[in-house]
Amino acid sequence: MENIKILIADDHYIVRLGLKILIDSFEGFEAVLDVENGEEVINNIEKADYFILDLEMPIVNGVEALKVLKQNHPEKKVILLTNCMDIPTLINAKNLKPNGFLFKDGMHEEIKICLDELKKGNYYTGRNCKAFFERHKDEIIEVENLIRNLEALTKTEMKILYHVSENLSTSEIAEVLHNSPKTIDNHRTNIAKKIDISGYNNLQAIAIKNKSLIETLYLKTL
Amino acid sequence: MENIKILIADDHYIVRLGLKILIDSFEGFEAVLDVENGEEVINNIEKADYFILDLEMPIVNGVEALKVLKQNHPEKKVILLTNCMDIPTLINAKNLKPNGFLFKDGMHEEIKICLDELKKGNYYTGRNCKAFFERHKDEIIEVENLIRNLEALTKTEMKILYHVSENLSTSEIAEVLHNSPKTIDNHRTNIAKKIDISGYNNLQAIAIKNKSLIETLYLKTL
DNA sequence: TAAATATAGGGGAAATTCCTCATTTTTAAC
DNA sequence: GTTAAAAATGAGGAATTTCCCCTATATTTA
Repeated sequence: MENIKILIADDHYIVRLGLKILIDSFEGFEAVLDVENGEEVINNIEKADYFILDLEMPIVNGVEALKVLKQNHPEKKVILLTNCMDIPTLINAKNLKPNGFLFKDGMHEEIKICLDELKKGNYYTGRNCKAFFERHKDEIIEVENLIRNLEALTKTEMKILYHVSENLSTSEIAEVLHNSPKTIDNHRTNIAKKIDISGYNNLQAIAIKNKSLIETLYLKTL
Repeated sequence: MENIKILIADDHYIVRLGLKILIDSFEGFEAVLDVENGEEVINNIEKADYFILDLEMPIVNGVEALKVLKQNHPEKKVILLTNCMDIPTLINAKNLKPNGFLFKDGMHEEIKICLDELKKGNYYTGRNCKAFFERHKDEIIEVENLIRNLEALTKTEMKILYHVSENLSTSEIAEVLHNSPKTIDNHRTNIAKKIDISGYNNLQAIAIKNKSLIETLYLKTL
Protein backbone atom coordinates (compact mmCIF):
# COMPACT_ATOMS: atom_id res chain seq x y z
CA MET A 1 0.00 0.00 0.00
CA GLU A 2 1.24 3.43 -0.84
CA ASN A 3 2.34 5.87 1.88
CA ILE A 4 -0.02 8.59 2.96
CA LYS A 5 1.46 11.87 1.78
CA ILE A 6 1.74 14.62 4.36
CA LEU A 7 2.26 18.34 3.92
CA ILE A 8 3.74 20.23 6.86
CA ALA A 9 3.08 23.93 7.26
CA ASP A 10 4.86 25.90 9.95
CA ASP A 11 6.67 29.19 9.76
CA HIS A 12 9.67 27.83 11.67
CA TYR A 13 12.19 25.86 9.70
CA ILE A 14 13.36 24.04 12.83
CA VAL A 15 9.85 22.78 13.56
CA ARG A 16 9.37 21.65 9.96
CA LEU A 17 12.71 19.87 10.08
CA GLY A 18 11.91 18.09 13.35
CA LEU A 19 8.41 17.16 12.25
CA LYS A 20 9.59 15.87 8.91
CA ILE A 21 12.13 13.59 10.53
CA LEU A 22 9.59 12.34 13.02
CA ILE A 23 6.92 11.67 10.43
CA ASP A 24 9.26 9.97 8.00
CA SER A 25 10.09 7.57 10.82
CA PHE A 26 6.44 6.42 10.89
CA GLU A 27 5.43 3.38 8.86
CA GLY A 28 2.92 4.24 6.15
CA PHE A 29 3.38 8.03 6.26
CA GLU A 30 5.64 10.31 4.32
CA ALA A 31 6.30 14.02 4.67
CA VAL A 32 6.33 15.00 1.01
CA LEU A 33 6.43 18.77 1.30
CA ASP A 34 6.93 21.45 3.89
CA VAL A 35 5.92 25.06 3.53
CA GLU A 36 6.05 28.15 5.70
CA ASN A 37 2.64 29.71 5.29
CA GLY A 38 -0.97 28.99 4.47
CA GLU A 39 -0.79 30.46 1.01
CA GLU A 40 1.69 27.81 -0.02
CA VAL A 41 -0.60 25.19 1.50
CA ILE A 42 -3.41 26.32 -0.78
CA ASN A 43 -1.06 26.29 -3.77
CA ASN A 44 -0.04 22.70 -3.08
CA ILE A 45 -3.25 21.02 -2.04
CA GLU A 46 -3.07 18.29 -4.67
CA LYS A 47 0.38 17.20 -3.55
CA ALA A 48 -0.69 15.71 -0.22
CA ASP A 49 -3.41 13.69 1.51
CA TYR A 50 -2.98 14.92 5.07
CA PHE A 51 -2.05 18.42 6.18
CA ILE A 52 -0.36 19.39 9.41
CA LEU A 53 -0.96 23.10 9.83
CA ASP A 54 0.38 25.46 12.43
CA LEU A 55 -2.34 27.84 13.55
CA GLU A 56 -0.14 30.91 13.47
CA MET A 57 1.56 31.58 10.16
CA PRO A 58 2.16 34.75 8.16
CA ILE A 59 0.13 35.75 5.08
CA VAL A 60 -2.52 33.00 5.45
CA ASN A 61 -2.83 31.32 8.83
CA GLY A 62 -3.76 27.73 9.62
CA VAL A 63 -7.42 28.48 10.23
CA GLU A 64 -7.86 30.16 6.87
CA ALA A 65 -6.03 27.34 5.12
CA LEU A 66 -8.22 24.83 6.96
CA LYS A 67 -11.36 26.61 5.74
CA VAL A 68 -10.19 26.42 2.14
CA LEU A 69 -9.28 22.74 2.50
CA LYS A 70 -12.62 21.82 4.14
CA GLN A 71 -14.56 23.71 1.53
CA ASN A 72 -12.84 22.53 -1.62
CA HIS A 73 -11.33 19.20 -0.61
CA PRO A 74 -13.41 17.58 2.09
CA GLU A 75 -11.57 14.29 1.53
CA LYS A 76 -8.23 15.77 2.65
CA LYS A 77 -7.51 15.53 6.36
CA VAL A 78 -6.15 18.35 8.43
CA ILE A 79 -4.36 18.41 11.77
CA LEU A 80 -4.14 21.80 13.42
CA LEU A 81 -1.14 22.45 15.63
CA THR A 82 -1.00 25.33 18.03
CA ASN A 83 0.88 27.06 20.75
CA CYS A 84 -1.76 29.72 20.98
CA MET A 85 -3.63 30.17 24.24
CA ASP A 86 -6.03 32.82 23.04
CA ILE A 87 -9.52 31.60 23.84
CA PRO A 88 -11.44 33.26 20.99
CA THR A 89 -8.90 31.98 18.46
CA LEU A 90 -9.11 28.46 19.87
CA ILE A 91 -12.91 28.47 19.92
CA ASN A 92 -12.89 29.58 16.31
CA ALA A 93 -10.41 26.87 15.34
CA LYS A 94 -12.29 24.15 17.19
CA ASN A 95 -15.59 25.11 15.57
CA LEU A 96 -14.07 24.43 12.17
CA LYS A 97 -13.72 20.80 13.22
CA PRO A 98 -10.22 19.94 12.06
CA ASN A 99 -9.68 16.16 11.85
CA GLY A 100 -6.89 16.47 14.39
CA PHE A 101 -6.23 19.18 16.94
CA LEU A 102 -2.98 19.14 18.91
CA PHE A 103 -1.18 21.54 21.19
CA LYS A 104 2.51 21.75 20.39
CA ASP A 105 3.31 20.86 23.99
CA GLY A 106 3.99 17.15 24.02
CA MET A 107 2.73 16.93 20.47
CA HIS A 108 5.48 14.50 19.38
CA GLU A 109 4.01 11.85 21.65
CA GLU A 110 0.62 12.06 20.00
CA ILE A 111 1.18 12.85 16.37
CA LYS A 112 1.51 9.16 15.47
CA ILE A 113 -1.65 8.26 17.39
CA CYS A 114 -3.42 11.17 15.73
CA LEU A 115 -2.36 10.11 12.24
CA ASP A 116 -3.47 6.53 12.91
CA GLU A 117 -6.88 7.72 14.11
CA LEU A 118 -7.28 9.88 11.04
CA LYS A 119 -6.46 6.88 8.89
CA LYS A 120 -9.28 5.00 10.62
CA GLY A 121 -11.62 7.85 9.78
CA ASN A 122 -11.79 9.25 13.29
CA TYR A 123 -11.28 12.69 14.71
CA TYR A 124 -8.56 13.19 17.30
CA THR A 125 -8.05 15.87 19.93
CA GLY A 126 -4.76 15.86 21.83
CA ARG A 127 -4.53 15.23 25.55
CA ASN A 128 -3.11 18.70 26.31
CA CYS A 129 -5.68 20.23 24.06
CA LYS A 130 -8.55 18.46 25.82
CA ALA A 131 -7.03 19.36 29.17
CA PHE A 132 -6.82 23.00 28.19
CA PHE A 133 -10.45 23.11 27.09
CA GLU A 134 -11.44 21.36 30.29
CA ARG A 135 -9.33 23.63 32.50
CA HIS A 136 -10.70 26.77 30.86
CA LYS A 137 -14.26 25.61 30.38
CA ASP A 138 -15.75 28.44 32.44
CA GLU A 139 -13.73 31.02 30.60
CA ILE A 140 -14.69 29.41 27.28
CA ILE A 141 -18.39 29.56 28.14
CA GLU A 142 -17.92 33.19 29.10
CA VAL A 143 -16.20 34.02 25.82
CA GLU A 144 -18.82 32.08 23.85
CA ASN A 145 -21.51 34.08 25.62
CA LEU A 146 -19.64 37.28 24.94
CA ILE A 147 -19.32 36.44 21.25
CA ARG A 148 -23.05 35.67 21.07
CA ASN A 149 -23.85 38.95 22.76
CA LEU A 150 -21.44 40.90 20.59
CA GLU A 151 -23.08 39.46 17.49
CA ALA A 152 -26.40 40.88 18.71
CA LEU A 153 -25.01 44.43 18.68
CA THR A 154 -26.02 46.79 15.91
CA LYS A 155 -23.48 48.36 13.58
CA THR A 156 -23.40 51.61 15.50
CA GLU A 157 -23.10 49.85 18.81
CA MET A 158 -20.25 47.76 17.47
CA LYS A 159 -18.47 50.84 16.24
CA ILE A 160 -18.84 52.53 19.61
CA LEU A 161 -17.62 49.47 21.46
CA TYR A 162 -14.66 49.37 19.11
CA HIS A 163 -13.82 52.92 20.09
CA VAL A 164 -14.26 52.03 23.74
CA SER A 165 -11.74 49.24 23.24
CA GLU A 166 -9.40 51.86 21.81
CA ASN A 167 -9.79 53.61 25.15
CA LEU A 168 -11.74 56.62 23.96
CA SER A 169 -14.01 58.29 26.50
CA THR A 170 -17.70 58.90 25.86
CA SER A 171 -17.08 62.52 24.91
CA GLU A 172 -14.13 61.60 22.69
CA ILE A 173 -16.25 59.07 20.82
CA ALA A 174 -18.98 61.67 20.45
CA GLU A 175 -16.47 63.97 18.83
CA VAL A 176 -15.10 61.32 16.47
CA LEU A 177 -18.58 60.26 15.35
CA HIS A 178 -20.03 63.80 15.28
CA ASN A 179 -22.72 62.87 17.76
CA SER A 180 -23.97 64.26 21.00
CA PRO A 181 -22.26 62.79 24.08
CA LYS A 182 -25.79 61.90 25.13
CA THR A 183 -26.15 59.63 22.13
CA ILE A 184 -22.94 57.80 22.87
CA ASP A 185 -23.91 57.60 26.52
CA ASN A 186 -27.20 56.04 25.53
CA HIS A 187 -25.59 53.53 23.17
CA ARG A 188 -23.08 52.64 25.83
CA THR A 189 -25.88 51.87 28.24
CA ASN A 190 -27.55 49.64 25.65
CA ILE A 191 -24.29 47.87 24.86
CA ALA A 192 -23.69 47.20 28.54
CA LYS A 193 -27.20 45.82 28.83
CA LYS A 194 -26.74 43.60 25.77
CA ILE A 195 -23.47 42.12 26.95
CA ASP A 196 -24.89 41.78 30.39
CA ILE A 197 -22.55 43.86 32.49
CA SER A 198 -22.98 46.89 34.71
CA GLY A 199 -20.84 49.96 34.92
CA TYR A 200 -18.86 51.81 32.36
CA ASN A 201 -15.56 50.79 33.95
CA ASN A 202 -16.51 47.14 33.48
CA LEU A 203 -17.52 47.78 29.89
CA GLN A 204 -14.17 49.42 29.27
CA ALA A 205 -12.35 46.52 30.94
CA ILE A 206 -14.11 43.93 28.79
CA ALA A 207 -13.58 46.02 25.67
CA ILE A 208 -9.85 46.32 26.32
CA LYS A 209 -9.40 42.68 27.28
CA ASN A 210 -11.24 41.52 24.15
CA LYS A 211 -9.84 44.19 21.88
CA SER A 212 -8.78 41.90 19.06
CA LEU A 213 -12.06 39.99 19.13
CA ILE A 214 -14.01 43.24 19.02
CA GLU A 215 -11.84 44.58 16.24
CA THR A 216 -12.43 41.44 14.17
CA LEU A 217 -16.19 41.64 14.65
CA TYR A 218 -16.22 45.38 13.99
CA LEU A 219 -14.28 45.05 10.74
CA LYS A 220 -16.82 42.48 9.56
CA THR A 221 -19.59 45.10 9.82
CA LEU A 222 -17.87 47.60 7.52
CA MET B 1 40.48 21.11 18.50
CA GLU B 2 37.62 19.75 20.49
CA ASN B 3 34.03 20.53 19.56
CA ILE B 4 32.19 23.20 21.50
CA LYS B 5 29.54 21.42 23.56
CA ILE B 6 26.04 22.82 23.30
CA LEU B 7 23.03 22.30 25.53
CA ILE B 8 19.62 22.89 23.99
CA ALA B 9 16.67 23.81 26.19
CA ASP B 10 13.19 24.03 24.74
CA ASP B 11 9.95 22.59 25.98
CA HIS B 12 9.05 21.24 22.54
CA TYR B 13 10.60 17.95 21.54
CA ILE B 14 10.23 18.77 17.85
CA VAL B 15 12.20 21.97 18.21
CA ARG B 16 14.93 20.21 20.19
CA LEU B 17 15.09 17.50 17.54
CA GLY B 18 15.33 19.99 14.68
CA LEU B 19 17.88 22.15 16.46
CA LYS B 20 20.02 19.18 17.41
CA ILE B 21 20.18 17.97 13.83
CA LEU B 22 20.99 21.45 12.58
CA ILE B 23 23.72 22.05 15.14
CA ASP B 24 25.33 18.68 14.72
CA SER B 25 25.69 19.56 11.04
CA PHE B 26 27.93 22.49 11.97
CA GLU B 27 31.71 22.00 12.02
CA GLY B 28 33.17 22.52 15.49
CA PHE B 29 29.89 22.33 17.42
CA GLU B 30 28.10 19.46 19.03
CA ALA B 31 24.68 19.28 20.66
CA VAL B 32 25.55 17.15 23.67
CA LEU B 33 22.34 17.41 25.65
CA ASP B 34 18.80 18.62 25.24
CA VAL B 35 16.42 19.39 28.07
CA GLU B 36 12.87 20.67 28.36
CA ASN B 37 13.07 23.27 31.12
CA GLY B 38 15.37 25.70 32.88
CA GLU B 39 15.69 23.57 35.98
CA GLU B 40 17.38 20.84 33.98
CA VAL B 41 19.66 23.49 32.47
CA ILE B 42 20.82 24.47 35.94
CA ASN B 43 21.34 20.82 36.87
CA ASN B 44 23.56 20.25 33.84
CA ILE B 45 25.63 23.39 33.62
CA GLU B 46 28.98 21.61 33.69
CA LYS B 47 28.07 19.43 30.73
CA ALA B 48 28.15 22.16 28.11
CA ASP B 49 29.99 25.29 27.00
CA TYR B 50 27.23 27.07 25.14
CA PHE B 51 23.53 27.11 26.01
CA ILE B 52 20.64 27.67 23.66
CA LEU B 53 17.67 28.56 25.81
CA ASP B 54 14.08 29.09 24.87
CA LEU B 55 12.66 32.06 26.74
CA GLU B 56 9.40 30.35 27.60
CA MET B 57 9.71 27.06 29.45
CA PRO B 58 7.86 25.54 32.38
CA ILE B 59 9.23 25.42 35.96
CA VAL B 60 12.25 27.68 35.29
CA ASN B 61 12.17 29.83 32.19
CA GLY B 62 15.05 30.88 29.97
CA VAL B 63 15.53 34.24 31.64
CA GLU B 64 15.87 32.70 35.09
CA ALA B 65 18.27 30.08 33.78
CA LEU B 66 20.26 32.83 32.05
CA LYS B 67 20.54 34.73 35.35
CA VAL B 68 21.93 31.67 37.12
CA LEU B 69 24.38 31.00 34.31
CA LYS B 70 25.61 34.60 34.17
CA GLN B 71 26.01 34.75 37.92
CA ASN B 72 27.77 31.45 38.57
CA HIS B 73 29.44 30.68 35.26
CA PRO B 74 30.25 33.89 33.44
CA GLU B 75 32.52 31.95 31.05
CA LYS B 76 29.57 29.95 29.65
CA LYS B 77 27.82 31.51 26.69
CA VAL B 78 24.09 31.75 26.34
CA ILE B 79 21.85 32.24 23.33
CA LEU B 80 18.26 33.19 24.09
CA LEU B 81 15.61 32.06 21.63
CA THR B 82 12.15 33.47 21.64
CA ASN B 83 8.78 33.61 19.99
CA CYS B 84 7.53 35.98 22.58
CA MET B 85 6.34 39.42 21.51
CA ASP B 86 5.64 40.78 24.96
CA ILE B 87 7.57 44.03 25.28
CA PRO B 88 8.21 43.96 29.06
CA THR B 89 9.47 40.37 28.85
CA LEU B 90 11.76 41.23 25.93
CA ILE B 91 13.13 44.34 27.65
CA ASN B 92 13.86 42.24 30.71
CA ALA B 93 15.60 39.56 28.64
CA LYS B 94 17.66 42.07 26.66
CA ASN B 95 18.83 43.82 29.81
CA LEU B 96 20.37 40.57 31.00
CA LYS B 97 22.71 40.76 28.02
CA PRO B 98 22.63 37.21 26.68
CA ASN B 99 25.58 36.51 24.37
CA GLY B 100 23.16 35.75 21.58
CA PHE B 101 19.54 36.82 21.15
CA LEU B 102 17.47 35.34 18.33
CA PHE B 103 13.83 35.31 17.40
CA LYS B 104 12.66 31.86 16.37
CA ASP B 105 11.44 33.30 13.08
CA GLY B 106 14.18 32.61 10.57
CA MET B 107 16.44 31.54 13.40
CA HIS B 108 17.88 28.58 11.43
CA GLU B 109 19.54 30.99 9.03
CA GLU B 110 21.38 32.77 11.82
CA ILE B 111 22.17 30.23 14.46
CA LYS B 112 25.45 29.29 12.76
CA ILE B 113 26.48 32.93 12.38
CA CYS B 114 25.54 33.51 15.98
CA LEU B 115 27.61 30.57 17.23
CA ASP B 116 30.61 31.71 15.20
CA GLU B 117 30.35 35.23 16.62
CA LEU B 118 30.18 33.85 20.14
CA LYS B 119 33.28 31.80 19.45
CA LYS B 120 35.05 35.04 18.47
CA GLY B 121 33.98 36.53 21.79
CA ASN B 122 31.32 38.79 20.30
CA TYR B 123 27.68 39.34 21.13
CA TYR B 124 25.08 38.67 18.45
CA THR B 125 21.53 39.89 18.04
CA GLY B 126 19.47 38.34 15.27
CA ARG B 127 18.17 40.31 12.32
CA ASN B 128 14.51 39.75 13.18
CA CYS B 129 15.24 40.58 16.75
CA LYS B 130 16.95 43.84 15.85
CA ALA B 131 14.13 44.62 13.43
CA PHE B 132 11.54 44.03 16.12
CA PHE B 133 13.31 46.32 18.57
CA GLU B 134 13.64 48.93 15.85
CA ARG B 135 10.02 48.62 14.73
CA HIS B 136 8.72 48.89 18.28
CA LYS B 137 11.21 51.42 19.55
CA ASP B 138 8.56 53.97 20.51
CA GLU B 139 6.55 51.36 22.35
CA ILE B 140 9.72 50.11 24.06
CA ILE B 141 10.60 53.61 25.25
CA GLU B 142 7.03 53.95 26.52
CA VAL B 143 7.21 50.67 28.42
CA GLU B 144 10.64 51.54 29.81
CA ASN B 145 9.23 54.84 31.02
CA LEU B 146 6.25 53.07 32.49
CA ILE B 147 8.47 50.60 34.33
CA ARG B 148 10.59 53.46 35.69
CA ASN B 149 7.46 55.27 36.82
CA LEU B 150 5.94 52.13 38.33
CA GLU B 151 9.12 51.57 40.32
CA ALA B 152 8.67 55.03 41.83
CA LEU B 153 5.29 54.08 43.29
CA THR B 154 4.98 53.42 47.00
CA LYS B 155 3.81 50.08 48.34
CA THR B 156 0.29 51.32 48.92
CA GLU B 157 0.10 52.93 45.51
CA MET B 158 1.33 49.71 43.91
CA LYS B 159 -1.30 47.73 45.76
CA ILE B 160 -4.04 50.09 44.63
CA LEU B 161 -2.83 50.02 41.04
CA TYR B 162 -2.83 46.25 41.21
CA HIS B 163 -6.47 46.33 42.25
CA VAL B 164 -7.20 48.78 39.45
CA SER B 165 -5.65 46.30 37.02
CA GLU B 166 -8.04 43.71 38.47
CA ASN B 167 -10.80 46.07 37.40
CA LEU B 168 -11.97 47.15 40.83
CA SER B 169 -13.58 50.57 41.12
CA THR B 170 -12.40 53.20 43.57
CA SER B 171 -15.16 52.35 46.05
CA GLU B 172 -14.55 48.61 45.67
CA ILE B 173 -10.84 49.07 46.41
CA ALA B 174 -11.77 51.22 49.43
CA GLU B 175 -13.86 48.36 50.71
CA VAL B 176 -11.18 45.73 50.14
CA LEU B 177 -8.50 47.81 51.85
CA HIS B 178 -10.81 49.13 54.61
CA ASN B 179 -10.13 52.71 53.64
CA SER B 180 -12.21 55.72 52.83
CA PRO B 181 -13.04 56.07 49.12
CA LYS B 182 -11.45 59.46 49.48
CA THR B 183 -8.13 57.86 50.35
CA ILE B 184 -8.19 55.61 47.33
CA ASP B 185 -9.31 58.51 45.20
CA ASN B 186 -6.36 60.51 46.42
CA HIS B 187 -3.89 57.68 45.83
CA ARG B 188 -5.30 57.15 42.39
CA THR B 189 -4.68 60.80 41.56
CA ASN B 190 -1.09 60.51 42.77
CA ILE B 191 -0.54 57.32 40.79
CA ALA B 192 -1.88 58.96 37.64
CA LYS B 193 0.46 61.89 38.23
CA LYS B 194 3.45 59.59 38.78
CA ILE B 195 2.88 57.56 35.65
CA ASP B 196 2.17 60.73 33.76
CA ILE B 197 -1.34 60.17 32.51
CA SER B 198 -4.60 61.98 32.97
CA GLY B 199 -8.02 60.56 33.64
CA TYR B 200 -9.11 57.53 35.56
CA ASN B 201 -10.25 55.75 32.40
CA ASN B 202 -6.73 56.05 31.01
CA LEU B 203 -5.27 54.81 34.28
CA GLN B 204 -7.58 51.80 34.14
CA ALA B 205 -6.67 51.15 30.51
CA ILE B 206 -2.94 51.19 31.24
CA ALA B 207 -3.44 49.04 34.32
CA ILE B 208 -5.37 46.41 32.38
CA LYS B 209 -3.00 46.43 29.41
CA ASN B 210 0.00 46.02 31.69
CA LYS B 211 -1.67 43.70 34.14
CA SER B 212 1.07 41.06 34.24
CA LEU B 213 3.82 43.66 34.55
CA ILE B 214 1.96 45.34 37.40
CA GLU B 215 1.30 42.03 39.08
CA THR B 216 4.99 41.13 38.91
CA LEU B 217 6.03 44.45 40.43
CA TYR B 218 3.30 44.29 43.05
CA LEU B 219 4.27 40.79 44.18
CA LYS B 220 7.84 42.01 44.63
CA THR B 221 6.63 44.53 47.23
CA LEU B 222 4.99 41.91 49.44
C1' DT C 1 15.76 64.98 65.91
C1' DA C 2 14.49 67.69 61.87
C1' DA C 3 13.05 67.09 57.14
C1' DA C 4 11.07 64.25 53.89
C1' DT C 5 8.04 60.88 52.53
C1' DA C 6 4.05 57.83 52.94
C1' DT C 7 -0.50 57.15 54.40
C1' DA C 8 -5.17 58.57 55.39
C1' DG C 9 -8.92 61.48 54.59
C1' DG C 10 -12.06 65.98 53.88
C1' DG C 11 -14.51 69.87 50.84
C1' DG C 12 -16.49 71.08 46.91
C1' DA C 13 -16.89 72.12 41.89
C1' DA C 14 -17.02 69.74 37.50
C1' DA C 15 -17.71 65.90 34.88
C1' DT C 16 -19.54 61.45 34.06
C1' DT C 17 -22.75 57.82 34.74
C1' DC C 18 -27.16 55.96 34.85
C1' DC C 19 -31.94 55.80 34.13
C1' DT C 20 -36.15 57.16 31.90
C1' DC C 21 -38.04 59.33 28.29
C1' DA C 22 -39.00 61.20 23.10
C1' DT C 23 -38.06 61.87 18.10
C1' DT C 24 -36.45 60.67 13.73
C1' DT C 25 -34.57 57.61 10.43
C1' DT C 26 -33.79 52.92 8.47
C1' DT C 27 -35.09 48.48 7.51
C1' DA C 28 -38.16 44.73 6.69
C1' DA C 29 -42.59 42.82 5.85
C1' DC C 30 -46.88 42.52 3.85
C1' DG D 1 -46.07 51.45 -1.21
C1' DT D 2 -47.72 51.46 3.18
C1' DT D 3 -46.76 49.96 7.84
C1' DA D 4 -44.67 48.17 11.77
C1' DA D 5 -40.43 47.11 13.98
C1' DA D 6 -35.75 48.19 14.87
C1' DA D 7 -32.00 51.39 14.98
C1' DA D 8 -30.13 55.76 15.79
C1' DT D 9 -30.14 60.18 17.93
C1' DG D 10 -30.58 62.89 21.86
C1' DA D 11 -32.73 65.42 26.26
C1' DG D 12 -33.62 65.79 31.55
C1' DG D 13 -32.13 65.10 35.83
C1' DA D 14 -30.58 62.52 39.94
C1' DA D 15 -26.67 59.97 41.67
C1' DT D 16 -22.08 59.00 41.54
C1' DT D 17 -17.33 59.67 40.39
C1' DT D 18 -13.59 62.41 39.20
C1' DC D 19 -10.53 65.96 39.99
C1' DC D 20 -8.11 69.44 42.35
C1' DC D 21 -6.83 71.56 46.56
C1' DC D 22 -6.29 71.05 51.45
C1' DT D 23 -4.87 68.96 56.33
C1' DA D 24 -3.17 65.52 59.80
C1' DT D 25 -0.71 61.73 61.40
C1' DA D 26 2.74 58.21 60.98
C1' DT D 27 6.95 56.51 59.41
C1' DT D 28 11.43 56.85 57.33
C1' DT D 29 15.81 58.62 56.66
C1' DA D 30 19.47 61.70 56.69
